[in-house]
Amino acid sequence: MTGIKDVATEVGLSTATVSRALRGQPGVSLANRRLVEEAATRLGYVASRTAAGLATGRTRTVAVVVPYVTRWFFAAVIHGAEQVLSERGYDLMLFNLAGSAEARHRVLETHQLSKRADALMILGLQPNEQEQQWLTGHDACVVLVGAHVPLWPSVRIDDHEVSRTALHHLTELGHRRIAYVGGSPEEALDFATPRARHRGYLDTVADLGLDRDPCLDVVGGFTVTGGLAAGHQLLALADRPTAVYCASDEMAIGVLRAARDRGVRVPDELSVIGVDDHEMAEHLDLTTVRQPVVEQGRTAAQQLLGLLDGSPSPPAHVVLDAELVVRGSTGPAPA
Amino acid sequence: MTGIKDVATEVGLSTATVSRALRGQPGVSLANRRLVEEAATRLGYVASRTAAGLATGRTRTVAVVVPYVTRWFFAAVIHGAEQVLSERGYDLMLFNLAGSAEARHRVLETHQLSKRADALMILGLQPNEQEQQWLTGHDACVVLVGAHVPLWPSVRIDDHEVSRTALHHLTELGHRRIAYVGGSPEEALDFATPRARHRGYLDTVADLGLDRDPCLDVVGGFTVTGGLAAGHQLLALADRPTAVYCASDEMAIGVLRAARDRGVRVPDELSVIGVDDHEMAEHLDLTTVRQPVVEQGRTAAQQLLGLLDGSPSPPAHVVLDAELVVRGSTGPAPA
DNA sequence: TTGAAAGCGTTACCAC
DNA sequence: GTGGTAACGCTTTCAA
Repeated sequence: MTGIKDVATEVGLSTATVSRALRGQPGVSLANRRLVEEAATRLGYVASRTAAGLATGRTRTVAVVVPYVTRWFFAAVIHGAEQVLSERGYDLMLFNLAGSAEARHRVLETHQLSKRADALMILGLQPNEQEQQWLTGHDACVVLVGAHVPLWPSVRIDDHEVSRTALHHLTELGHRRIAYVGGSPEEALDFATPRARHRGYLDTVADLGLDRDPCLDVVGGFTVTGGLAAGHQLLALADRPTAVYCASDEMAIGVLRAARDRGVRVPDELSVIGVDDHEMAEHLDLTTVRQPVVEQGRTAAQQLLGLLDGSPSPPAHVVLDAELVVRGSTGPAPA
Repeated sequence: MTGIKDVATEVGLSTATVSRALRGQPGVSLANRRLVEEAATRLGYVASRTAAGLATGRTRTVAVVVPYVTRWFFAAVIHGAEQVLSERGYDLMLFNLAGSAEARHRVLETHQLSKRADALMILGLQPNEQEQQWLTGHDACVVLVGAHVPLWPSVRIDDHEVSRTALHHLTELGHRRIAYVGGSPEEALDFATPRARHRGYLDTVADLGLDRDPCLDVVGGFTVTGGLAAGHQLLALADRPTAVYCASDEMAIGVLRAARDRGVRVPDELSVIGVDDHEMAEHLDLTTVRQPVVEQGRTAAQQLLGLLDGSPSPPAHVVLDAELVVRGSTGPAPA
């Protein structure tokens, strides 16, 4: 493995100069700079991150903590983050909680992370008081996606508003009896999003004076399978809803399938709306509230880089816009 | 940040003993070992990976190179790999090519990786001669998922056989005119899988003496949208196929939609089969050839750990089984 | 503009 | 069993 010394002897300069030259620092003559660069590429030299990290105290690595890598939304956020991080020469270290509270604890409340990464990007999770304290005890910068605490910058959409948008679309179509399919309160991990969307549903139902029936408020676990079960539950009701608002497209897809299973026509007998604009939504003709996904990852990464560059600005809380996308799964309420 | 010295002074021992104790190495009295462990957790000490890396020459990090994080298959493989790596105390560094040949070059043909990770796990890609040479020039261990070269261990399914399985299922149902929807030869990245599945299709068509018509061999780009276009293309044919074999479930879902768009009944008028058993396949009632996905990630990670532990066994080429899952999208050929 | 040398926080070798 | 101490491969300070 060729080291900085090899380059130095090759060009007959000191390692100090080589180091400076290679990192574009001032104080190297143009001639020597060129010389060093040429030699470095010729020898295939790349500075050891480990050694550089020890010397500088910075790892040029960002830790990304994700509840489930396999969920489309999170994968897309990672994709966005990776784009801007790699562009700026940062590595991305992935910590997948896979839905485990134990893993969450291990990752978030151990000094591990702060010694491995310069910054921490947390997706979807709502850090509790204890976690916040723990993480601030260390020097790493933190950015949140899909959650919000005053302490750190964040990127998200207005989930309360998302629910409002969805429900307004349905009421404009004449629906009054609208069900909600969301997460469950006793999730292993604490997510901000399901709570906010649920609140938004309840508030809007109250505001618009819609049918208020606990039977219409069911759990779908943010998966297709969960949505399927929820759909069956709702469609088995004596007094069926005419529309279902699902807090995610995956669950909406499950509800669509439940409707198909039972021969309930969509949208004639039942309207279904989701959230996300999952890649499948278009193909299943699902009306949804689209959120910018990759963009959230990109924005969060940019915030992180801003912090790392030492911009001493107060934590920015970016709220991106979500947008109603009307497709064929919603229609006028049956007479 | 508390360092090893802090722990050492705390317990009145040398850093050498503390280091040994904390890593479970022999040569520390039981009493002192306990003492050190207690002090370390009390002080919240965790060894700096950077420093340890410099000293040992090993980073305890595995680089995972993935063509597209957002594709369900790759995300699931990552999930599997992460499970076993984190269990063994390894970090996972993610390199997402996002379909870019430039990124592939940058990642695979730079000394970058070998200085950052102990091992390299490459998903989906077929390393060419040059890349193989480049990577062997460095010390990192390499494992492939979904591809095969003699040089390194690999985990995959038999893609040729997958095609055979799918086509046999269709011919048993009486189909003779079977279309293929696959990748395109001029992909930016070189994948092993599409090639093998295509070969399998061609070979099986020949073996079974099925209709051989270039019009039936179309490109779907491994996306739903691509599959949709491919489906329309096939269904517009004067002499339509009675069945379509898609090299991925995503494309099959696109074909299903094309059929729906055109009022072609599935499976009465058209049978559709995919590969993967994508999470959506069940919900769309899609017949498919299921491959173990998370399992491939887990297996690959285990191979990697084996190599890192220095087991000098020859490269193992694990081929996992794929299995036909019959659902409602395939049926008897129309008379 | 350049170089010598002192860190950076561990691990590992070698004495004791 | 234990403790000095020399690496590890860079970056950075300080002098020249």
